[in-house]
This record gives sequence, structure tokens and C-alpha cells, in this order.
Amino acid sequence: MAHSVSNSLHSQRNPGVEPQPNERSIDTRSRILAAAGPVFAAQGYSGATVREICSTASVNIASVGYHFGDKLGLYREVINDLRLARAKRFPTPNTDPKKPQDTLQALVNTLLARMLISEESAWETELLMREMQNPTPVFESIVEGFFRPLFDQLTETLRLLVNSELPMQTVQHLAFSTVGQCLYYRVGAEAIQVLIPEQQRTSHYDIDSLAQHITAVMLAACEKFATSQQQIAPSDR
Amino acid sequence: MAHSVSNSLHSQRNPGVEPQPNERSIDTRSRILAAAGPVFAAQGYSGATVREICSTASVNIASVGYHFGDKLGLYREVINDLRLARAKRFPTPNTDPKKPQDTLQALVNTLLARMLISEESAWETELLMREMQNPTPVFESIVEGFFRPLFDQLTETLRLLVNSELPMQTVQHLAFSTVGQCLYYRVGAEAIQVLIPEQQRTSHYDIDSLAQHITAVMLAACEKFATSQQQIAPSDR
DNA sequence: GGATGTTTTAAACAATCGTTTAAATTGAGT
DNA sequence: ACTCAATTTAAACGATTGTTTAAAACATCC
Repeated sequence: MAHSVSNSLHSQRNPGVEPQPNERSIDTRSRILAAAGPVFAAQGYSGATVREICSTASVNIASVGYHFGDKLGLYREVINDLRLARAKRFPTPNTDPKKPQDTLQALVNTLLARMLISEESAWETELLMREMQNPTPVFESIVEGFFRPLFDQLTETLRLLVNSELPMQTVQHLAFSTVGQCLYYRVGAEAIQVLIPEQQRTSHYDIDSLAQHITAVMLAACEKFATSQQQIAPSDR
Repeated sequence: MAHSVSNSLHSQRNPGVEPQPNERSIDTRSRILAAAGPVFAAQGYSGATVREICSTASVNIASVGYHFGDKLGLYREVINDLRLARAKRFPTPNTDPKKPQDTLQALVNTLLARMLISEESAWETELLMREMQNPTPVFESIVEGFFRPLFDQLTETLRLLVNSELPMQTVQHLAFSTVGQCLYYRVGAEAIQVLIPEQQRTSHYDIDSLAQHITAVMLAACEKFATSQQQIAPSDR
């Protein structure tokens, strides 16, 4: 009745005996995976339908049950493949301790490039954004695999730019300030589209311009934080 | 067959003749509205079901069709009531041109308070967040009614803090930097919960601490931007 | 080439969705 | 008390969802 919690392949009736998948089998499997990503990203997990996925993949509806057991099983595989693919495409910039300013600029560029990507792999970012607002059971692994590495590199770089006696929480807040500014140009993209007329948007909202601005803001903050003993140093009161 | 595009009340058969709603009528109507807000916020528009809304409102399922015509009609009313309620609860801080630093601090405080509210009206912010990622036909009116006023006040305040010859786009970017930092502590809340151990989170992530940090970052940036003719002034290269 | 296990297929399943219908109930005016 | 419009109610509608089933098609090995 209820399918036992076993491998992803349902055909594996007797445990320990690996089935030998056909060439067609892995073809339909990969075709489902390729079609599922954009659909999950566009409609969300619960909004996406296995019928639409199988339709765009030119595959029978029962195939997802056969190859992934479940709709959630398919989603897990999509997330897993996404992590592997992105690790290769966006290599973390090599950190040069002698030029932390340049490292910060490179990190901001990488962050913005990940946010504002508009190629055929834009659905990946969309999917990660949906996970941030509607976390599914795979969210924690996403944070550890995706966000933690960049967050650590960002805090290390910012540490070099400020007074080394600043408490760690302040440096972490500076990292969140950096990420937050980058993230806004994706989360708030629809709002910006309403707030700013199109004429201005076309000329000053490319990745390089935004990266330069955000880097300048954070460098100014770091300089001020570097010369102050306290966490906050009001200027006049 | 298909209900004609008319008033929200279906009972209004002959145009020009206002129906006189009962006491019970406006009671069920308001009870539906009160129940719909949190459900829409928690499940999203398409995820929410009129059955759950009517169940928590202790109202028949057909009532939403009678009073609001449609599920979307109910949603529009929820958004409309939300705008009116929030305009009263979060009055925009009065802007004193002589102390732009204080005005900025107050604006950041208001922004963060709107983001991190955890009272019984937390569903309102949740609903606005969902609109940002999954815009419905009411999104544009939300931006104009909710975001535009604070965005304008923010740009005016920042204008007083920087060189008055700076191009408008730079000031707008500074406003987005401010909003982005505040927004991150809500959008990235789930990620922060994984990245930062609970022990640290309890002591340095209250509204006042975060507002002080963000204000300090933006004041540092403004000071630097005020003394530079160019939009970006690299320090050493 | 027949036997065996793997994969695909069409069809149906039960559950749930938003919406509609027609009758029952209520409330106010005369 | 009767009338008539407003409102509520239970029930059903058609459509769509994820999942399952049993048979057909395929591939592989002896």
C-alpha cells in the first residue's frame, strides 16, 4: 500500500540488489529534473503541479512517482542538483588579505550577480528566494551549503577592514548590512519598478553600478568603525 | 450564470437602490474579514482556502461569495482594510529639517518596527512580504500607498545629509541601502536563525540595537558622500 | 526466441478546490 | 399577520490536485 521509505527507485523491491537503469530510464529521469526546476521556481512548491512538470518534460504523469517516489522526493532532488550546479558556476572569489577592499568589491559583485542573474538559470535564484520565505524541510541544508560559505568569507574580509577589537556581533551585522543591500535589488525589484520610472532604471541599475555603490557605503562604514573604540560613535550628541 | 460585474453585494439586483444591511450581515462580513487576513498571510493567496477562512469565522462557505463576490474580492477588501489600519498605527515620524540625523534614526526605527513586529498584527507584514514576491493585481496600489510615502521621506532626509550636488540616483540608492538593511532582518530571518546561534541572537538582535547599527552605517556613508564631488570616491586607487 | 525484470502508459482513484444553486430563515415595513 | 427583500444554509457542481493501479511495451540475458 503505502510505499516503504526506501531508495528513490520504486522498482527496487528487494533491498541490496541494485537495479540496472536503462538508457531511456535515466533520460526521462533527467528530463523530469530539467523541467521541474523552472516550474517549482515559477509556481512555488505547492503551486507547481506534477502534471505541468511532466507535460513540459514530455513524460507520463506516473513517471515522477516511479523515479522519485513523491512530489517532495522530486523537489529534494532538484534542490540537491541545484547546489552542485551552483557551486561550480559561482566560484567564491579568492581572498587576498592584502587588499580587503578589492575582496569586498568582488564579494559584492558575486552577491549581486547571483541575485540579478537573468539567464536560463534564473530559476535557481527564484527557487532559493522562495525557500527563504517559505522554508521547506530542505532549507537548513541550503543555508549551510549556500549561504554559510559566503557569509564566513564576508565576515573575514570585513574583519580586516575594521578595528580588530570590535566585537564579533558588530562585524556580523556589517555582513548582514552588505547582504541586505544586495538582496534588496531582487526582493524589492517589483517595488522599485513602481517607484522609479523606467528611464532612470535603465541607466543606473546595472550590476556594476550597484556593486560600486554598495561597496562605497560599506567601506565608508568600515572606515568609521575602524577609528572608533565603541560599537556606535555618534558624531554630535 | 456568471455574476455580473457589479457591486460587492450580490443582493443588489436593481441598480441605484441601496440595500439596507442587517446587523447580522455586517457582523458576518467583518468576521470574515478578520479571519481572512491571518489565513491569507499564513498560506498565501492561492494557498489559502475559503473553507478555512469561513471555518475560523464560524460562517457558511457561501457567505464569502455573497458578501465579496469572489475570493479575489475578499482579498482586495483585506488589503484595503490593512492599508487603513496601518496608516493609523505607524504614523510617519515628523521630519525636523534641523536634525536630519535624528529623523534618519526615527525612520530606521519605524522601518524595523514594521518589519519585526510580532504582535497580533504580525500577519499584516507577512501579507505585504508575500505581495513583494508574488505580486497580485493589488500590488501597485500597495506600493503607492505603503512604500512611496516612506521612500519619499527617506530620500528627503538623506538629501539633507549629503552633498546637495549629488545626483538624485545616488540619493535613491542610499535610500534603498537603508531599506535593504532593515528588510534583511525579516527576509533573512530564517537564514539568520541557522547562521547565528541562539545565544548571540537573544542579546544583539532587538530593534533598538539593529536600528542603531543601521543608522550608524548610513550616517558614515552620508558623511563620506557629502565630502566627495564624485558619486564614488575610492580611497587609495 | 522465450523468460525475466525494468520502464512506460492510460486510466482511475479519492481528496480538495472555488463557486453556484435553490430552499430555508430572518428581519423590517405596512 | 402578511409581504417582500435580505441573508443564511446545506448540498451539489465541475475542475484540478497528488497518487495509485494494472496492463502494455521495452530491454536484457540465457
